[in-house]
Amino acid sequence: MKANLVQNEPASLKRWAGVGVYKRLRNERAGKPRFVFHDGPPYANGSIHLGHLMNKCLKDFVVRTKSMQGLDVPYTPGWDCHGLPIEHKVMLEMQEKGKATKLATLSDDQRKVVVRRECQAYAEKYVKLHKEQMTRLLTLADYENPYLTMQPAYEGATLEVLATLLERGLVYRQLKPVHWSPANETALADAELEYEDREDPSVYVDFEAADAGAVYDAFGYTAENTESTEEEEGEDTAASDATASSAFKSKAPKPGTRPLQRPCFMIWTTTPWTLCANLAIAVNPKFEYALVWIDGNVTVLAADAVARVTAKAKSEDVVVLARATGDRLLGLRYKHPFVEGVPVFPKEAGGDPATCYKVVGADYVTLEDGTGLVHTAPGHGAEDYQTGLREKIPVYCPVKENGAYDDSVPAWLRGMNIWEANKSVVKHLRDSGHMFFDHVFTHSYPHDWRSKTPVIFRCTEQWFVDVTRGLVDFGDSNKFNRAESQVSVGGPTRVLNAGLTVKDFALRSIDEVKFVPEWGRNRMRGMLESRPDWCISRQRAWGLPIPAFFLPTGEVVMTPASARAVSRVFREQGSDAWFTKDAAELLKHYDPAKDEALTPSLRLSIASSLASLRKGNDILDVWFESGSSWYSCMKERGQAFTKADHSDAIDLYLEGSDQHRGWFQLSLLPALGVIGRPPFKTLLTHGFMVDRDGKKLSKSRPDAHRYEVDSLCTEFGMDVMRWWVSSLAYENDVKVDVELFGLAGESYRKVRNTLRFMLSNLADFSPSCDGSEGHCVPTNQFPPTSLDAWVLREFDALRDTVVRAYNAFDYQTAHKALFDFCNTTLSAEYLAAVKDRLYCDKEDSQRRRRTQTTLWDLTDGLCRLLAPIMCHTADEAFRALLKCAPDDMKSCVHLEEFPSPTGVHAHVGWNALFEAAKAAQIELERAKSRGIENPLDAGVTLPLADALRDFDTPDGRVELADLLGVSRANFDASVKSVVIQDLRDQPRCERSWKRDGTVKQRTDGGMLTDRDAAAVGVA
RNA sequence: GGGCUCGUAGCUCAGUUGGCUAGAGCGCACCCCUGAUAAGGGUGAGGUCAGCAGUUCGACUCUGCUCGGGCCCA
Repeated sequence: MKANLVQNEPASLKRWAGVGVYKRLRNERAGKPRFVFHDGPPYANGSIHLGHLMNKCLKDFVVRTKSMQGLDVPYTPGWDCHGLPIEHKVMLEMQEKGKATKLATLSDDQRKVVVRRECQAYAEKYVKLHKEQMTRLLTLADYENPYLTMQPAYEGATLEVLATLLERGLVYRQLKPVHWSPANETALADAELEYEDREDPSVYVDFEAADAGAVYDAFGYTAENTESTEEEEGEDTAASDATASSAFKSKAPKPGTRPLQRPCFMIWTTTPWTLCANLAIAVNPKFEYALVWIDGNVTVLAADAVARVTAKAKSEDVVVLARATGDRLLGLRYKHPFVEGVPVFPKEAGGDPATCYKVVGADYVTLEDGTGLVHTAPGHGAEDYQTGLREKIPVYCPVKENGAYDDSVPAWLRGMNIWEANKSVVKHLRDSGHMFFDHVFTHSYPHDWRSKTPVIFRCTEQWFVDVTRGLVDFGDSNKFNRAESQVSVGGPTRVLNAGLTVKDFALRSIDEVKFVPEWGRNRMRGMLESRPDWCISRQRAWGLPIPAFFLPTGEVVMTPASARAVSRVFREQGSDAWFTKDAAELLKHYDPAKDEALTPSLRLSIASSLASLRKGNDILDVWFESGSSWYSCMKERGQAFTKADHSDAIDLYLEGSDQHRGWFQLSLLPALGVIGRPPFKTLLTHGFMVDRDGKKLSKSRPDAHRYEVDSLCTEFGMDVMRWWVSSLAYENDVKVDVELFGLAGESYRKVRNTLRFMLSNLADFSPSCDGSEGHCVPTNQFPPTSLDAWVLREFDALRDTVVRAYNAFDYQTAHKALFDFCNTTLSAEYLAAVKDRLYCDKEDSQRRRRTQTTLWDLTDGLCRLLAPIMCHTADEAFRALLKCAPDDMKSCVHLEEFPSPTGVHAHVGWNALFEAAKAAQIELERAKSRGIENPLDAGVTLPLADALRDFDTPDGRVELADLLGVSRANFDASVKSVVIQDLRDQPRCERSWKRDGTVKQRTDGGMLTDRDAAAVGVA
């Protein structure tokens, strides 16, 4: 057994490939209870990094530990292949290669097909690279048969999930503001956003009231108290100021006097470009608002915002004239600062144009920022949109896909890019006197994670999964486990048909899921509570098309049956068919005449001409694809999800804690919609890698190359890295540093050296218990007071600890127990004690063979317990133990199971003996100052406690002497504490170096103890 | 700004329902061994338990705030 992991690990890999470990395990475990673990698909790009390494090693620990408990543990690795990151990269590459211009000459479908071919090749390349790298991590998985989200069968299955959700009425299409990337011209998922600081204009804008009188009425003025024109010069107010002996003369009208000015509503925004889509101002009905005189203007502001806003603008003459609660302001109308009349809204905007430009109520209005009056553009904000729906305000979005205005805006803005428009709008507002105050404002703002450009809220027609509104209903013609769904959802404790939204359902269902660590439950609950409907459509080429068709009239057709029909085509031909086939071919398995989801008129018009249908341009959010993997991968491969008690759900998902919002949640939602239950039983999360200062790992760190998988394998060996991963408190952040790998290497070597020492002492030993063939001493013949019985009892305890820790996914505890056992129990205690008998007892003596039997059991057991973690080293040691020839393909520790307890009985006095030995050790240390530096120069006498009486035999005294490393030991009831004898004047055995009192000159002239003389056969 | 989470010796971590002088391993220092030797054994020195305040007879443990990280959001 050699140390060189760098050379030998690849040899192990080759051997395992030859053995076909994964396949053989499947065969041998067939029919055993299953443990089903489902791999979350990493994205198929880049090289795998430390984050992958920890994730994949932890997963491998699960697979191997469960497998070594005799369970059947199938494990299918997967990759997430579609999506913007690959498409983005491919587009850049095509541009660099000058293919972009050629692309532009193609039709839309042709262009997408070309791009998709490139994307597929790209994804395949990285899947292959990842497979190789993950294999190099020594992980055990069905790498020959992985799941890829771009496989035709996977694509078809994913559309079946969509079809079932359609059946449940949980999918809808609607104009709605979504995060939109103008740079990539697509809607973005929450997960595709990054928040970065950005500078924007912060503007306080005055919107003139349409009816001044109504505003003054709202603030309690009466018409009689209107300020007279003469008074405007301020004679009265000047007088009152004088009486107040103020140096400053406010020009504000005196209290109760109604000013002549037309009042304004002051709003605040950091997106001036959205002002042309402003259709309402929102106030909080509960807040107090003030009518304020500010340097000659009369403005409405939240009372609590007056000081802050006017101080910021350095206003001089600020007087609160009157106050009113927000509900008094509702319905007041205003004039848009630069849009004349009402814009011409497109049909799909809906709403009633007559509702525009008035003050509405909204409880999300706060006083932390701004003026307490919120600029509301239903086409450009989530909350604005909700308010708009309630108030029947049109959903108006004058911004095109590319971030430029359309023609519905004032002429001076038409065609302008919105970021440019920010400046123009600010200038326009200043010039027209509507700008109260503006400044540059730095805030955290969402950016497109690929292009790193800012995103906007933009209203577009998108597909949604209904999480928050429609009720889950399993009473319909569900094609998938219909009966079982009803069983599982209709029971007395789980009333799912009684008006639960998917979100409510999700919140309830996570109570049935086990979370490791437990706080994951709260975290996920919090995330679910704030979850909006799920926008599942994207406007790109590289993805799974949403099988929607449009009639020439603009009506959309996507029914459960039509989606299933397309699904069949995708299963047969892959989703490229969407771009290469026409509607009639894609719907060849579809009979609209029999589709009850269609209205009778639609049934007729579609049946008459399938060819007139236009294919939709949307693809699915990649999260929908990976979130369907419980079905598209696991159901496809035999996971049933049919038992009412959920015992056939997937046992475990294990990912980083970011997946509470990502894959875990987005797997839960479709599964609840389709099968009415979570797809998983346990969710286990790990933390993230941070640097030695606890900061986020930077990809640009100067020593980044040392953290690449290849160089880690070369520098440390994978078994060391795996040993390191097993040592981590992975549920929290994990500090990473090359130095730490070095330390893991040190402790790895300790374990390896222990195994190596034991193996080297088994060279002349055959394990068979058949007296003629092998040398085993049956363990039931072990004296309870022997070191061998003691160490096997310790090993049984270790086995329990380790297996229990493995079952709890607590690899750190297993790691620590294994290390402590090798380092302390074996290396410092047992092995140090039995060295003498291994070296000096007669080769075939009962005592030596008994110890070798023990060594064999220990080595075998340790190899098995270590196998899930250091899978190369354990297998190498295991094969060395069995004295396997290099070409032996049969023996492999990874086909074995954990050891059974040895059940050896050890004397109850061992603990007391160790206590006594500890005291002796201290005395021996003290004796060094008296010149007894080598323990073999010492003898020890221990007080004879009752618990130790059974050890007071010739054999027992030798066990004690060997444990202490001294030449002789004995017990004496008459001494109170440890006594050390100086034996330096006694003869020393030249073979065993012991001064045990039997040393004398033998017939061959050598100085030997009785034992050694017998061993070499002299008298 | 919000939700969840972490902060114990130089390093990695334990510390059970609040209760003896806060533990382990590594590393370090010193010593032994030289038949596990690019090994092995022994001994020892290291901590205002992030900070502040509170509850309590008693707080590393409970509560609040502050500081510094992480993930996910806004």
